[in-house]
Amino acid sequence: MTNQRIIEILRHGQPDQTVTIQGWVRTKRDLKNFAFLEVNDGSSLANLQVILEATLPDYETSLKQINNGSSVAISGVLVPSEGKNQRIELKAQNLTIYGDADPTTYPLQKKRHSFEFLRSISHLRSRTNTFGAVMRVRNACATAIHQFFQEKGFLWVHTPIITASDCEGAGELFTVTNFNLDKIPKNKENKTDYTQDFFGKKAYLTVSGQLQAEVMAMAFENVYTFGPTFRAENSNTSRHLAEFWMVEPEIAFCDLEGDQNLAEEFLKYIFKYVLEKCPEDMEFFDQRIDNSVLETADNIINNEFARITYTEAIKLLEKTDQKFEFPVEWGVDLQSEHERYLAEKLFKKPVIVTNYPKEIKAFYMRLDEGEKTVSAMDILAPKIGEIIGGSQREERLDILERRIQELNLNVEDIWWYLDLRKFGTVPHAGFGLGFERVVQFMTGMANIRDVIPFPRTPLNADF
RNA sequence: UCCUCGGUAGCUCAGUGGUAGAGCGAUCGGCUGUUAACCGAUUGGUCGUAGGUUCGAAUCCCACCCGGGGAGCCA
Repeated sequence: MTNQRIIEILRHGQPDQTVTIQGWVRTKRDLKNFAFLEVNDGSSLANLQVILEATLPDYETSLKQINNGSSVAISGVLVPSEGKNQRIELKAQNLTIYGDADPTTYPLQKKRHSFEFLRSISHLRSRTNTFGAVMRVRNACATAIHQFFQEKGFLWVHTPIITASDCEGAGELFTVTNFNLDKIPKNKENKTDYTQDFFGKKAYLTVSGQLQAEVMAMAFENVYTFGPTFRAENSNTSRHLAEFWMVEPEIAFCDLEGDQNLAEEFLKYIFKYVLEKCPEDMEFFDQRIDNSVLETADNIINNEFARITYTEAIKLLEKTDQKFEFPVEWGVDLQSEHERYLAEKLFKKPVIVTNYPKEIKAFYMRLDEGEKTVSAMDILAPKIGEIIGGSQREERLDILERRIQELNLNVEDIWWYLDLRKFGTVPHAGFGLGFERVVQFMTGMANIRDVIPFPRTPLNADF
């Protein structure tokens, strides 16, 4: 007897094979002399249909216990299906019920549920078709990311989750402390005395591993991080989480063009990989969630991304008849509506916008000739907006110091970052990719909270 | 945080001043190699919370809580 995953049985199972499956009952259709079950074990979108005949021992009582949500082990023989919708099915010989699920209280019904409702039962929603598909695609996506970088000889580096520098430059930080918050130590000025805190100074959850990734790139040439990131912004949108996963490659001896090339190759690679590994799930998204999913994937894989400079983007936006709520003018940051116009209407594919005005970008981005712009790049995807943000980094110590001064940043915490420019500095570049945004983009899921198992957003940290 | 829409049965929603409705689900029965099974019956409610107006409030007013969409911030 072999204990198999349902996906293997559906793909390769042959008649007369004896198998045992374990999983959760998705639906039961009971007839007079026998019953159909559909069992799912998370390995695939499709369920395995099981035939329970009335001749089974304890048929009546067992059947009563088996409902949507029950957990079972079933062994039996595979037979060709007499029905239309499946190639093969399992004729049960032995049935174990691990746990029943009271149909009067089990929240998942045999019908379509709204994503809002499913969010309120995050501990059960993975048992639905959509979330099963999302989590399998998410997994394939993560695997593809590692595989891509590993094939290219990138070192996966683990950057800290706790950081003491607040000038990483990306939004609000969560404070990390082990103070008794009802009795916070005060100094002579009656302010919080952080010297008594765990790290002897203010500490935060990281908003980016980039600065540390740069450190590692200055020893290993090509590295990447892939880990959780935290932003304490009070953001309530379909594309923001307080806790999300980010991928940040950092490449030594690389300029902005190399950075763009890598990012584009990277996105193409993971789309291709996921299509290959999760064809049924992707088909499901295309049919049930967003009917442009497969077209989009095809578009990504087979077309070159558009590449324009910020200055060109502004010209294009000024030229169009499209009305914008926010006026366009060289120097302003691109608004969501502008990004969407470029990616969705004008190019209908990802657009890489480069060389933004230095005033609207971070201090570490390399200053271009003429000192008006920096070597930044954003990849704008249809529907999602900014999916990747990157830049060539400023490797020249004097200019970096000048930029830090101009922006009035506190250098004390990142003296080590400046040291990299003192000792064997090299041109280098990198980018950050919001992992959930990629999964969103790939699956067509409208809300980012539905592509992570346990979303953290303002006022929401249950489960 | 701002703008906007919403919160009524387990779920999805209708109900705009006069005793609370439907579909689905669930329960019971029937029937059929079924597959979002089908047919019949039954079951179902502190109308988000707390005030107020009114003879009377799901409905009108105020405050608050929560959710969706959009914006900002960003990945």
